[in-house]
Amino acid sequence: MASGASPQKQANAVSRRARKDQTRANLLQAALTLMGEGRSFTSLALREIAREAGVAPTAFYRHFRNTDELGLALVEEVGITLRRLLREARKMDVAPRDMLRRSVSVYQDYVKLNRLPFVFISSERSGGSRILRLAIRNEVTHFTNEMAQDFRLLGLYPNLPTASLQMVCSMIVMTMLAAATDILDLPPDQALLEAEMSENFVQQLKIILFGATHWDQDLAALSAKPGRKDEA
Amino acid sequence: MASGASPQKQANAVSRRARKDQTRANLLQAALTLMGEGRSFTSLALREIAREAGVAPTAFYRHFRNTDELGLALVEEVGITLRRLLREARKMDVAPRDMLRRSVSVYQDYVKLNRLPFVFISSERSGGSRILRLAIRNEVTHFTNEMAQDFRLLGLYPNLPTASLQMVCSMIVMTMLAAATDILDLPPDQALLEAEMSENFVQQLKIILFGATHWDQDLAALSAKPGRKDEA
DNA sequence: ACACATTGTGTATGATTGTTCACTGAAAAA
DNA sequence: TTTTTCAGTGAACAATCATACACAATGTGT
Repeated sequence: MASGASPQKQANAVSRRARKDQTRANLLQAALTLMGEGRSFTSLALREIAREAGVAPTAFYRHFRNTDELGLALVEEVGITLRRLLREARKMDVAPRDMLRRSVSVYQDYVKLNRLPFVFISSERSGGSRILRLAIRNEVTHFTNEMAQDFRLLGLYPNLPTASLQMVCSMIVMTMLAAATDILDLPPDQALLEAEMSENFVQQLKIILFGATHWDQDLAALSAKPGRKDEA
Repeated sequence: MASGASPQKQANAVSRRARKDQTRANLLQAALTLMGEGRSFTSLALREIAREAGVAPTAFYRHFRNTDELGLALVEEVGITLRRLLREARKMDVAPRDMLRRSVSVYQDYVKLNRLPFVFISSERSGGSRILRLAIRNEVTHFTNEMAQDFRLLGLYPNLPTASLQMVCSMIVMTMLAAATDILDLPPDQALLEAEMSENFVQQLKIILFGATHWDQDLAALSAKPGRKDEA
């Protein structure tokens, strides 16, 4: 019995801490759920979140000082969701036939599977709370940088300068997030609309990647006169 | 005096109707102002808007059934702002040297000059209220279509199929709106940051327009294997 | 085994919310 | 001139809000 000095310091420390973590998770999930029902974060009331989570309003303060702090915790959570997306993308075979279309399909499934986190990202990325907005943009920037790094490691676009690669990736991410809001607003059982949307999504990415491929070609000529191929 | 049967039907009818229109405008402006201070639309309280507008809460009901209706009126107003932007863009000389950069500069000024409407568009385009979100996306779609039509009339990208032209324009608009949120969040007196942002903006547009110019070239090849220029 | 620490509850309070109602005063219509 | 219309007011209502405090219950460390 009295063998170790302080036994079970973390070994069996599941009960109380785990319960606390659970209600904390419930609070976070409750906030996400409410936003999934078409509410903006800044319109969420503390009592409302607590009610949805099934705890007394005052229990909220055991976990967060105020709703803003909960919002930042939510940002961290969606950051994890984004990182997981990248990890799954890395598992994909590099350059099989029709890879772009397949990536788009995987992404669409991922968004639909993680509906609430993407609703949160979409609506609060340009949303009311400045603190939240900047925090989310920070996560998105990290996501973009990791994507650029993956491109480098995969040997894609080896001729592209790093700064340009980052810019290309930021365009891809911008397109992905724009597509996410479309996916989220898509009424279910509208296969035709969804197919149209996917096709648009694919073509947009094609344009961006086309630009990345021919980066050094004659992009500079565009600022002079777009549309006419001849002329000095 | 008693010359016409019903005189002053519209001639001097400024007093009452004009006053009503004024307080209505005050309510709309009040809502925009509050959102400019970092609040989402769904978090705005009716009494709060009325207070900011300098009228009694009950006066609100003389103009709107509820806050949602005011939101839709706001969407109409920002639609006008977008149309005005297009009208000013049409006044620009076609194809002077460095036109793209100049367009970007004009757009930046326009966003800064119409801060509140763009804050509204940015935050509510993917925001909480579904009704508002769809209404704004509708306005943005109109804006995109008009832009595509202008491209046609100007003879830009004559070889591009209409559907593709619309897609390109939607990418341009997407980029513009993403840039708008950057512009709005930019701290003042940060010329360096602003210049970097502009440069990014310009390059993103270059990529899109480059894709539009070489649309028929070999975009299809991308889906096979991006990055390697050789190989079958 | 026992004292402590901590998570969650219940109650209370003052402020603010949306909405109703009867009203006022001045512009418009007669 | 007289009457009507109507934008805006102010008081009242029940509901909800954020937050504070004392308290209960229970796992944890000694």
